[in-house]
Amino acid sequence: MVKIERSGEVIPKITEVYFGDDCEIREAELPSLCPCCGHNLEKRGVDLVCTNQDCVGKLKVKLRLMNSREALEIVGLGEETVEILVDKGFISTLGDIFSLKFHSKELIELDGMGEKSVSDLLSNIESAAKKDLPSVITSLCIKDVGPKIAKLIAQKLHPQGIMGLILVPEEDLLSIDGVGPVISKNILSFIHSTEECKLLYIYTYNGVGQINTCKPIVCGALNGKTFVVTGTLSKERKLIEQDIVEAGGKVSSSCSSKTSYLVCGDNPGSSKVASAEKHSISMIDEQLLYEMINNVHII
DNA sequence: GCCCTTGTGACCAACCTTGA
DNA sequence: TCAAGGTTGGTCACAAGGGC
Repeated sequence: MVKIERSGEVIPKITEVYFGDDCEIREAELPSLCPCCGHNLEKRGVDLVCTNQDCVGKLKVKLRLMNSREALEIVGLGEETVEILVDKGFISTLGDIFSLKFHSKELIELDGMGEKSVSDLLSNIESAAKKDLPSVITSLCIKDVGPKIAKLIAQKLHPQGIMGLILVPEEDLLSIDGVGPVISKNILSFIHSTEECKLLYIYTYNGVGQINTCKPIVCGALNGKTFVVTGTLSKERKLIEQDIVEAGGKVSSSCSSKTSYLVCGDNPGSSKVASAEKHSISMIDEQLLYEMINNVHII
C-alpha cells in the first residue's frame, strides 16, 4: 500500500510505502537510475531527468511530440510503431525517420506492418516537407515551444525558412508577444547545441520547412477580438482557427474575461460553455463567425 | 470479424508571460 | 511582487481503419 499526493505535475507523488500486514511506514525512495537506459537521473525542479543524451526513452517521447497533429503529423508513425522502429534500431535520432525509405523491405517484415502500412508511412514522411513552418518548428521539440509560440516565431522569421532560426537574434525573440527570457533561453540553447542543430540540417536536406508562407500579423475584420472554439464544426478545427487568425483575430484555448466570442459547434465542451457564461462571453455559431470574417455581420 | 493502433476533441493543472 | 491570462502537454473516451 502506498500514500500518494499531488506533486508539482499531475502525476501523483508516492510519499510513503506501507509493507506487510502491520503496514509499517517507510520513506519512499526516488529512483536514481533511468528505467530506460540505466543512466543517472538528475532532479530538475519537479522532474527527474535522465542525463544520457542518447536515452531511448527520451527519443521515443520526442518522436511522439514530433509526430503530433500540431507538428509533422506523420500518419502511421504512432506510439507502437515508434516503439518497434526504435527497438529494432531503425531510428536512433529524430532525423532517422527520413532514412526509413532505404529500409522499406525490412519494414514490411516487421510484426503488424504490411505492405500498405509501410507504403503509407513512407509517403506520409515524404509529405512532411509540405508542412507549414509553425508545424515544423513545433516538431523540433524545443521546451515550452508549442504550436502557438511556433506560429509567432514563424511570423517573425518571415520570409525565411527553418534555417532562419539559427540567425535570429535574442532581441528579436524577446520582442515577440508571448516569448519571455525563459522561452528565449530554451530556443537559444537548442540552436547552440550541435546535436539538436543537426536536425535543422536534416530537415533542410529533405526539403522540410524551407518555405515560410506564414504571413506577418494583419489587420482584418476580426482585429482585436479573441476567440475560443468548442465542439465539432463543419471542417477541421485548425482550419477554422487559421481563418480567424488570417482575419486578424486571436485564438485562445480557454475562456477568460478577455475572450470576445466562444464559437460553438455540435457537442460543445460543458466547461467552456460554463466559463463563457461566467464571463458573459457571447456564444456564436460557425455561420455567424464567417459572416463576421466576411464583414457581412457588424461586430 | 475481431483486435489493435491511431486520430480527434475535451478537460485539467502547471507554469510562463504580462501588466498593474 | 503578485494575480490573471494564456499555452503546454498529459490523459481519457470514442470512432475509424488496417492487419491478421
